[in-house]
Amino acid sequence: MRYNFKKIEQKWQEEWEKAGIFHAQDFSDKPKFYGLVEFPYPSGAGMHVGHIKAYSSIEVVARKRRMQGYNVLFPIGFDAFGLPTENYAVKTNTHPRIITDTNIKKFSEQLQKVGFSFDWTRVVDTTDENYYKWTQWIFLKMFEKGLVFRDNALVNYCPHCKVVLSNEDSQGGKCDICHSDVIQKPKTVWYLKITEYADKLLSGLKDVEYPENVKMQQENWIGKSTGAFVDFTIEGIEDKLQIYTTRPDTLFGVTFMVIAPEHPLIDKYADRISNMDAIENYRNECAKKTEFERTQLVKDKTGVKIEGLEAVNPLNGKKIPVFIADYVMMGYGTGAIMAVPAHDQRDYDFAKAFGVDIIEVIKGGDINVEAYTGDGEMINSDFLNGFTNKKDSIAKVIEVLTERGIGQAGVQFKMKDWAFNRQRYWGEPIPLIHCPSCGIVPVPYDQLPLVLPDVEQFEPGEDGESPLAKIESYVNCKCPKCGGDAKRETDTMPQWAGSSWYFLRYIDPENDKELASMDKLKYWMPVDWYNGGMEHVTRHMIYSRFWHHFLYDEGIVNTPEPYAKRSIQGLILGPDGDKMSKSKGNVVDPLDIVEELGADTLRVYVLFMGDYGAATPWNDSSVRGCKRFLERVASLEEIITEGEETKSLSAAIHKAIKKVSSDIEETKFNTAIATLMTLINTITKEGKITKSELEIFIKLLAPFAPHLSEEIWHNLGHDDFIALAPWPEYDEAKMVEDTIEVGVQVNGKLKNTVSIPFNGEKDAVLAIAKADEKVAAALEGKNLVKEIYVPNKIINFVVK
RNA sequence: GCCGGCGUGUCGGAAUGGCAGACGAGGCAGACUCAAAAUCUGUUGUAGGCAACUACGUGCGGGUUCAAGUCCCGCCGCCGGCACCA
Repeated sequence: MRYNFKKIEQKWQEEWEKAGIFHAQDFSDKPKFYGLVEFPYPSGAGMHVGHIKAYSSIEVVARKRRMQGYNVLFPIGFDAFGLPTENYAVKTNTHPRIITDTNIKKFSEQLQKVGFSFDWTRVVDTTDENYYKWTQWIFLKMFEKGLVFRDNALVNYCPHCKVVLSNEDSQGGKCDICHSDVIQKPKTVWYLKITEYADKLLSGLKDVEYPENVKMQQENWIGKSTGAFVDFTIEGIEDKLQIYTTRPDTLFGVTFMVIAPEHPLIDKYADRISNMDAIENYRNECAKKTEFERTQLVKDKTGVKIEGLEAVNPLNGKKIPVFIADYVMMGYGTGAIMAVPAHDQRDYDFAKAFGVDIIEVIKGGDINVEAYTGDGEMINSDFLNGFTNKKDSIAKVIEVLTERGIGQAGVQFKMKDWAFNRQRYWGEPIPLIHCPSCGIVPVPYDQLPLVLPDVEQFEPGEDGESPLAKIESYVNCKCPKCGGDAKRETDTMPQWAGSSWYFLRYIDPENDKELASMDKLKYWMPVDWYNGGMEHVTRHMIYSRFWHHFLYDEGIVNTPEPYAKRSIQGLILGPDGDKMSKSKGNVVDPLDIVEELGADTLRVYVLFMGDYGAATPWNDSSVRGCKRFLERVASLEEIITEGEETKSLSAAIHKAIKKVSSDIEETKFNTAIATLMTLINTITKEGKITKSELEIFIKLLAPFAPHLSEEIWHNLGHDDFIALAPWPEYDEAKMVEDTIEVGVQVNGKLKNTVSIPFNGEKDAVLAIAKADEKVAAALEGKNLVKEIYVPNKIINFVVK
């Protein structure tokens, strides 16, 4: 058969669509499989080869599952709210709705040309009001449960995009969208209390199958630490100064206290402080420092001693000075620390710079040189003296602190609450109302969706004001509670809102009564396998797990964890080995490949190019290698034989069934395809293949190159679809060959290979090996000490 | 600093402790062709040798083992995450 990929691909895409074979069946008796890929942001640039690689993994699994008799849900949708569309809208003065619709259409056509077996009847668009109605609904549920709060805080603000950013969107002090420097700006913003779910997000990781590094990243991000809260008294003041420490065992080594520049204690007792001027100066300097300065100048400890406030060590009554310094953050712990310079390097550096005492309480280091953070015998520590184990001393001191009512065990998380707002147009309106007499009042559930008003101008307001604030007809409303004049919240939700629950909507996309019916959720959830990028591990993955845990607690979904299994695809780099980018001109357009070499070739190549999880450069000639492979497959029909199967080819085929089947499950797509290539080399050498053997071969290939496989399947006389044909089973008995080649070593060095009977007896096999000329020569005149035979693997003679 | 991961030909990459380099690309040689492309065949870790063959070879140095890319100890280098987190 001549390989006319264009004709074949178009034909089968139409046939599949006509037959609707990829539509998931709710409540089917078959076992279910829910495969999920991260839905795309429909940018104007269209699809990237990265999308193809990201979707191809679950695509292969989904196709295999259908052949294995599963009822498969493999949906697709569009995460369409967000800045790029809005920026483009501003630039071209086109409504983002129009841009979004155009882009979604383009993406859909492109995806269909690659032949992905998505269920196109369940497409979800986060910007559709029937979708974001439920995003708003979940938000109101959270509001109802006290998980939404407003706080005047220092926020990450991007002066270029004019928006407040979450910590996740401003990692490294750079705006995630435009990469300019983020500044700290005071603003009253909305937060979601994700920290309330920190423990659940952490412990939930035990019940899911994520790659180790993914779990590790989430654990780091959540950043749980265990320690103790301790109350220090301040001379002459009622208020206690509470600190958090992971090393309460070093309490007797405390020689000073440090509080964050923003700590409220300062303003509260300003009248007792004699050097307020110096302190104000220092605070102003700190506020001016950028994130960059704050992290780059780590070594130089700065601070000011607070004259007029003196703390008392609650265990020994010693009076100690209190400083403000910016190496203590208001956002972590209590914003105050006890400083133990002998056993903490930062405190040590500070003590050296400010001439504070250093008291050693753990033996083992040299505190004249640096802080000692290791284990050792406790000294200078009253009831702790003589303890040698950190764990024991911590337990003891917490016991004493608790007894005396001056402290208790506690935990802290690095994870911050989620700044849940954008001062932009193209996002879900936050359904809250500011009433002068009732305060914050939620929009009643029956008034959802709160629809984004139509506007002419999409520019963000100056100073972080939302464009919605300019629309009086939107802003002015009646309070749902008292009926008086009130104003709507004008911030919109962040990009990550819509994607935090989209996988639930695929299950019941048309439901206008609930976000999805419990019966359907119970049938489909959890997602069996979710593939996506590493960049979403600490944002989208954490956020959506948080929402899902919340919905579980509310009885709206049936599982605490949304994703049973997660895999990660590595980047496709440009042919030059650099990250693909327009400016470098090294971008490969997947549609060009589909046009020139075909969708099947593209699909095979992105999975064959390397380890699925690793970043791999694109290589044009390797792509053509995949095309050559498919051309050879297309020509197999010419060597079909009516004759008997040969035992060696049959063994190769059954080994391939086993290998391809397991490789797909382990995301080892590259070796699965290599196995098929090896097999076709074997077939070509054999020069003939039976019809039933060829059927097995193309079934194994079908998930990777579905169009070509479908075409050959029909040429072989089938009227049904190979996409639904049963996946081949391997037969261990048929994998056995009469003879097998094994290496023969002498003292671990390979001398030759010999052909031995499969599973041969030790004595017989060793006799064959010894009879080999080269082996015999190597053994000649030597004293044979040991003979090792690992069946079907290796023979090793140890000689002296 | 803490936590992970990785290091194999010219390149992408294979190898449940058991023949290192599967498979693909690239190179070289040949066939076909007026020629080129495409296709097909052979060959391709390094060094020495006409050859049979020999020695060496998975970042470096040790170790365990009949046998180490794989396990252990100590380094070096690269990548990723967290980070003045108390």
